[in-house]
Amino acid sequence: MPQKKLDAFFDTAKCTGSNEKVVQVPNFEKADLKDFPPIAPANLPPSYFVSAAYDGKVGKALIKLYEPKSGKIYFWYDNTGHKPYCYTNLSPYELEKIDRLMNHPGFDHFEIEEKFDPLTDKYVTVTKIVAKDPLAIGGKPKGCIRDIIPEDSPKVFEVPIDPNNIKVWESRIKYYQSYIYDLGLYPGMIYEVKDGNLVLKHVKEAEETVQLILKKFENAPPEELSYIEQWARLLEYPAPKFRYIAMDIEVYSPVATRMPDPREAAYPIICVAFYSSDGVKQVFLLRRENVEEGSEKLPEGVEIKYFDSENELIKETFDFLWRYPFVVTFNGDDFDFRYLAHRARKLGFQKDEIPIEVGKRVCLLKYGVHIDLYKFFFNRSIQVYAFGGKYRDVTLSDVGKALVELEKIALEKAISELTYRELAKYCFRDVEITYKLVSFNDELVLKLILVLSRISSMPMEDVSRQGVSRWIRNFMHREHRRRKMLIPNSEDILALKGKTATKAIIKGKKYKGAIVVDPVPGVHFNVFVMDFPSLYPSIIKIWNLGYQTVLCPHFECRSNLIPDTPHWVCKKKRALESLLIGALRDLRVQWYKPRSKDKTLSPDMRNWYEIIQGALKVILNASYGVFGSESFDLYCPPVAEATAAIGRHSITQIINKAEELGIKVLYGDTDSVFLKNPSKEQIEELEKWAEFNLKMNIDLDKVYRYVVFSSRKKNYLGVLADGSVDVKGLTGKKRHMPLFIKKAFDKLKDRLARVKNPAEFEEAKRDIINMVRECYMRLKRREWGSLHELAFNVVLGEAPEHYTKTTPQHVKAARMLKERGLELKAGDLISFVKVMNEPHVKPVELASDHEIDVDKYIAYLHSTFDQVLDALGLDFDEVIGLTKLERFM
DNA sequence: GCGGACTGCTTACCT
DNA sequence: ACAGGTAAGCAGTCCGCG
Repeated sequence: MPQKKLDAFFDTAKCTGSNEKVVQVPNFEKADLKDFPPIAPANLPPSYFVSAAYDGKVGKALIKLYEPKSGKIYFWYDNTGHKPYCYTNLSPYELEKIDRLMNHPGFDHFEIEEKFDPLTDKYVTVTKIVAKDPLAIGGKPKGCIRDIIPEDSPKVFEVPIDPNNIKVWESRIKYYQSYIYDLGLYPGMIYEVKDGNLVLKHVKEAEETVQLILKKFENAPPEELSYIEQWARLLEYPAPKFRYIAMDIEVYSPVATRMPDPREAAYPIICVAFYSSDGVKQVFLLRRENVEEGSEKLPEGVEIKYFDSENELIKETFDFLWRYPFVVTFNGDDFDFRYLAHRARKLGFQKDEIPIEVGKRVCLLKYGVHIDLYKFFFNRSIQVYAFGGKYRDVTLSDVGKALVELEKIALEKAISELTYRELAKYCFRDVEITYKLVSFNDELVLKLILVLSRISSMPMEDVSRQGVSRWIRNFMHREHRRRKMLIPNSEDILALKGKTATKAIIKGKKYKGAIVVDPVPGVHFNVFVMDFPSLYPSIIKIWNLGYQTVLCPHFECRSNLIPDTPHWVCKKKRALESLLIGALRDLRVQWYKPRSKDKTLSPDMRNWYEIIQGALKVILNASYGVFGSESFDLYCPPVAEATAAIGRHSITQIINKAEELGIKVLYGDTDSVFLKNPSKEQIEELEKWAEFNLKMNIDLDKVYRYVVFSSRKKNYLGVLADGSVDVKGLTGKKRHMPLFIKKAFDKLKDRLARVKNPAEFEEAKRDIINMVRECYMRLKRREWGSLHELAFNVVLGEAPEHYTKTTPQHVKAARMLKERGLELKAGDLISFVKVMNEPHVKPVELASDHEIDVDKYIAYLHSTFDQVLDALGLDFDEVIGLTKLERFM
């Protein structure tokens, strides 16, 4: 949906990107607790479903609606009498004998229900145990209904029942999720309240686009089409203009290197900064003794307010948190919000004066939605697939630098020693980065979260904090409920479908994965890379893979074997995974990807489509892996194994066919093949063959002017037509390598980029020889500028004391730092250099030039360059001018 | 007591 | 808390060596 149309629909502020700000007069009225909760009026204009919760005080599900015109949140409480429940295969007659159940204060009543059991492919009659509140089903570890049933039933019946046959289903689903599924609600979508009822808003333009999409897919079977329609509607509906505020706090600490513990909240909050989408740029400072004003200049428009009392400072901070529909922090769950809440309690605030709901791992807001960017950017799938690995460390500074070109202010003093203005400037910069991480690229982050919320049927808070396996689980759950299917227990899937049958190449892995073809070493010109777009999701769709269909119970299907495995797949019924993931894949490949690149569309519209296709990419990339992950609720190893096996089958077939057509295959990995100088006809032939025989498309991904292969897999350098260079897996680009070597490697890369044809290679080779020599001589002459140029940068996988099997070098360095009182934990980056004396490593900070072990660095230079030099027919030792004899010595 | 062959551990990368 | 496959370097172990 184009932004223009969105604005017309909502008549909201113009939304053209982060540079053009719509400045409104901030609304500084004090939050009034009497207005809480903000119950939706009987008729509420179009609003976005942004969050859901269970309100224990009222005993009802609660939906938070964001009304973009007023920029306010409204609460809508359930008016259907929906209650929490779980299922069991025991009859009410049997259940009535369980005293602890019947006497449970939360027990309400039984209902009999027909459900479809996907594991047995049969309809079953189950008892729905309805409770008065969600805690009764699965609250405390002891004494809740889901535990009472398996614990007590064997004791209760005269005829003993096999405890393995006592089943409880769906008792671990969060109540508000259950509510969302049962009422057919779609988080992230637009609703109105009409006469007190929650009604989905119909947006004409979006519906028209949905029809357009359906037309594009008119040849798909009806079953697939209905899923395409469902997804398309969720994805085409517009996004609002968000009203949000970013917040950051600083706390006094007597020990400079130590972060104050948010649970103790022992020290005063000395600074709080805000930055909002409607023009607030505010810093609160606490007056303290012996602190100087300072003369630092703050960015324009920043207002500073001093407080003599911490209580007042916190109260005004809370005023913001009671008023904004979206509050953004960086690590607010574990620090800012937790500290604020505990500190406020300590200073005498009443619970209902505090706008924060403190949980075990999260801190939510009573009024609006708290987005903790740290959690969101930490998500590996988001990091890798949504942001293309642009940031590496999940710190405010690194993410800020990579995405919005803003870094934290480096401090030379401890926080507690800063002047007021230094502190204000520092804190404001943090909040500015936090704000911009949300505002950049037309509020991409919030829109991405909104889209993911729609796909997964999860509140925005949850979707921004949880991993991709939860997102996939939840849309699967939604579909089970919609189709009145029993959601199977993980252990039942595993027991029935069993483990895997293939042997992994890597020790300790569960099954065999993808194929990597040995590359043909050397330099190859005019290389075509062809691949299967979204290979694994395609396989899941085409081969009808899912936990129900792989190793299904039907005898007739047993002949429908999956290549290279003993598994078979169902011929009678479509798997949910196949339909849901298949539809998402088709939409991404055939609609969203092309649309995001379509120059005839407005930039706003392309941007929106880019966000959607990015969200789909994240989900699709994980959609196969989750089935092989024990933490996934529908864990089913044979499904993952079958997917990988068919992948191997597909690439092998393509390679065979290519060779049959007389095309030289240079390399291949998982879903791609590198073809040497193929003709147009050969390519067309191959495409047609794949389409007809594998029922899969194979696409031309890119054409390299030339590629350099060594004999190593997952290692190559390719130069594209425009002179840009792809470097894959080569040591010279790995992040732990010293800058000195990386720079040398980059020069090599730049030189190679300029080579256009085989003739130009000779000249390039001479230049490369000189480059390598020069680099070698600089090391020999010990000319490297700063020691940091020589530092290896390796991440600690665990806390330094946690390594028991071996002590890798970076751990040795880390321990040396630890002895000097530095706190180090998993995830920290250790910078160390190689030195002459035992133990041959030293943290950069502790090392000096003269102790550097130059030969070690030359060895690294050697191995780094070898990966490319081999292929060029050059030899490192000869290049640096060593004779064969010298080398021997 | 020492060096070489070997395995295992660890990190970073590819798809 | 998505998967498996590959490269590289180092730590640690075992064995032979009269």
